[in-house]
Parts: sequence; structure tokens; C-alpha cells
Amino acid sequence: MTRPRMENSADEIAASLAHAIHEHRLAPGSKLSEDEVGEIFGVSRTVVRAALQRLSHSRLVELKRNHGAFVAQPSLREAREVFEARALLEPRTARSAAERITQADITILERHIADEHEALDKGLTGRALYLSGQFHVEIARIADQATVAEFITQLVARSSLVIALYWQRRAALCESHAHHALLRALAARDGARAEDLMKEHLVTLMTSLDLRGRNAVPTSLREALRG
Amino acid sequence: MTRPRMENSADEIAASLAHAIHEHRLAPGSKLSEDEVGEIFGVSRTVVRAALQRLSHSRLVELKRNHGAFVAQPSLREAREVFEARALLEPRTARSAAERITQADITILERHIADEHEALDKGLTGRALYLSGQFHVEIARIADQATVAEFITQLVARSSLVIALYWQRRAALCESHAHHALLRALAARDGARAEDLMKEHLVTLMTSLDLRGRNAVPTSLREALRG
DNA sequence: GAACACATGATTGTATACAACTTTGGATGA
DNA sequence: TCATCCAAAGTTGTATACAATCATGTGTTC
Repeated sequence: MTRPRMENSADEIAASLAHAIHEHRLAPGSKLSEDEVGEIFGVSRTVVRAALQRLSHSRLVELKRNHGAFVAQPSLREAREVFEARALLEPRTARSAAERITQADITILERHIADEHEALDKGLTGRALYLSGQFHVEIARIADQATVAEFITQLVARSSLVIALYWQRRAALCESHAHHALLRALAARDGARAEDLMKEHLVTLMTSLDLRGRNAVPTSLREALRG
Repeated sequence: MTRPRMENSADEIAASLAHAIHEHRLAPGSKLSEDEVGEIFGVSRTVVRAALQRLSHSRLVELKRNHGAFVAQPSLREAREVFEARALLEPRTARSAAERITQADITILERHIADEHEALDKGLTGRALYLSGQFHVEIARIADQATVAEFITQLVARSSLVIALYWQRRAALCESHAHHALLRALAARDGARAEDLMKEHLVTLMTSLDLRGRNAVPTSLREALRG
């Protein structure tokens, strides 16, 4: 590898992997070999391990002792919990965002929605999914609550894994409508409405998943025969 | 070092450090030298680094590049945010806990309160503070929401740092009363009341801090003269 | 005496070497 | 044929060595 001496700290590698997971380029259950990742990024296992540990703490990666790192496969229960946690955090955060939003923020959110549409038109569903998540993160940022924003960032990324495992066809359409409506409420500084819309949006998202029972396709063959 | 071959993985070291921070045996700003920590636990820097990175992700430790790890010193803003995040998560979690609590859980919580009193009587304020935090974590556990419980665990630990920095004398008394009242509501399976009490309790906690302005004592002398 | 430059020491950042563990495949025996 | 055991390969866990970086103190210069 003769990359032009990139600043490849553990953070950047973690971010790169997280992005790939978020965009569904890395499927749940995928093995992340330390050697392999290290070779790709041109660093030693030391740095890769740091990155993987970080991702493990965000629950995007599962570390199995003496077995290595794998892209996480949230259980049904965890899937539900992730959305329940979002339901606790995001509606009130949307309300706060409505009270603080600036014109610049509105422009950014409009841009997000436009990019999302564009990605969908081009068939880049992974990218569209990522942007759709970033819309939520952006709202948390606007609310100016860094601590909560961090939690939401993590939950959104985990939601991407949940979607990869428990997505139930169709939808994806209502998505952008919901985001549009949210943006309108935010732009109008209507906190109460933004809160309600966010609550509703999350419920819609959750019901578009199939979190009832046994029908997720396990990506790891071996794992499949153990459960 | 000739310790009896402890199983000192990074997790245990991280937990040990976190516990010390939580009990105020390690003050905010304390330097955590890799060599020193490694010698204490009888492991190499490799393992210590992993532990410190984990704590850094939980915001209990701040990693300054090329300068090392320090026990975190939450800013005023972060201090407020931590309690605001708790206000979003804990009241509803307490309500859930009330709906699911079992007799065994009640016994555990009673025990917690008793231990807390005992620690206070013995003047072990650090331990009392830790137990007081664990009371909240225990409620999250009872609510059976592992994901939210994790967030609350982290926030409670960070609250301990906030208290170390911004504590405003007195109080500590109302604490246990609030916990008593909460326990009664939980035991009575009165979710609405548990939610209200938790909300009130968090507000009380927050107002017992001084989160208005410049009067926290920086523990690192050098840091003090830089701000 | 003050300011700057540089050498020195200490600490972290990264790579590599080796140890420990798990899996896999084949050889052995019943 | 089947089960068991053992050896080999591959991967992770940990320790150590070396490079890079920053802080400190000294010496030179003005």
C-alpha cells in the first residue's frame, strides 16, 4: 500500500467503518479481521483494535473474545429497545430544535432532504438511508444538546443495523414525507407540532419493521444453526 | 509483580477506575499515566490503553493527544446537559419500572437505601454517593430496558464528576428521602407518581448544584491558569 | 537581565514479536 | 464407517521496542 500518508488515526478508521455499516455496505454479522482492516487502511493491528473497540462501545460491532470483531446483529429485543430509547429522546429534542433553529439550519435540513431524494432516485438506497439518519442527528445538533445528540447519533446508527435485519419491504416513501413535515414544523418554530411529528415518525418507522418474531435472516451461517 | 494471576482484562481495569472516579477517590483532572496504571494492575500499557479508551468513550476520562489521559472535568455546559439528558430518560424509565417491579427488586432497592445510610453514618461519603447513583441504575435495570439503562449508567457516573466539581454544600439529606419516596411509589406500582417523583428528584439534584458560573475549583493547577 | 534556540527527559503513538486460544483437517483406532 | 485425538494453521491477546511529540531547563546571544 502506498497511500499518500493519510492521517489514519483510529478515529478515522472507526468513522469509516461506521459509515460503511450505516450505508449497508457492511452487512450485520460480517467479520472484521484485524489484519484485513489493517491492510486496507495501511496501519497496524494496534490502531485497528482501537477503532474496533470504539465501535464495540457504540454497539455497532460485537467483539467476541478470541474470535474477533463482527458487525453487530441486534436481537429483536435490542431492536425494540433502540427505538424505545429514540422515542424517549427525539421528540423533546425536536421541540428544543424548533425553539432554536436558524435560517442556516433550515437550509442545511432542506439540503439533507434534497440529497436524500437524489440518492433514492439514483438507486443508492444505502446512501439514502444514511442521509435519512443524518437528518435526525442534525436535528439533535440544532437542539444544541451535545450529550443527547451523541446518544441519538449512536441510536440512529444502530437503527441502520436494525433496518438491515428487520426491514419489511415497502415504505421508504413515507420517510421523506415525514421529514418534510418535520422540517415545516421546525421552520415555523412550532415546537409542540415538531414533537408530535417526531413521535409519530418514530412509531411509523418502528411499525415498518417486523419486530414480532422469527424471520430475520441471519447472515452468519454458523450463528444461524446455533440459535 | 507477583499477583496471584488475576484475570485483569481491560474491562476490569476500566471498571475499577470508573468505580474510583464514581466514589471520588480519583478527582476530576487527575492524570492517569499509562505506566503508572499498568504497574498498579500488573499489566502492560497495551491493556491500560484499551481501558482508558473505553472510559474516554464514556466521557469519564479525557484523552489529550500526546498528553495522556485525565479524569474528565465536565464543563458547566456539559454538566447541565448531563442532567437534562437524565431528565429525558429517567422519569419515563421509573414509570416502566413501577409497572414491572417484583418483590425481589423491592428488596434490592431497600438494601441499597440501607447501605447508603450506613455509608453516610460511617462518613464514607464517596461510597454513599456511589450507592446513591446505583439506585438510579437499578431502577433502569428493573425497567428492563438495557439500552436506556446503559445510557443512564453512563450519565450517573458523569453526574458524579459534576457533583465533584459543582457541589454546593449541604443537601445529601433530601437525597435519601427522595429515594425512599420513589421506592414507595415503585412498590405501590404507581407509575405516574414514580415518574413525577423522579422528575422532581432530578430537579432537586440539579438545583443543589451551582451551575451558574465560575466557581468550580480546578484540580489541575496548570489547567487552572490556562482557562 | 530577557528572549530565543536547542538539548534533554518523559510520555504517548505505533509497529512488531511472541504467547494463548480456537478451529480445522487428517490420522488412528475401534 | 464412525468417533476420538492430535497436530497444524490461523486469529486474537499481550508485551515490548522504537518513533514521534511535548515539556522542561540550560546556555547563548543581544
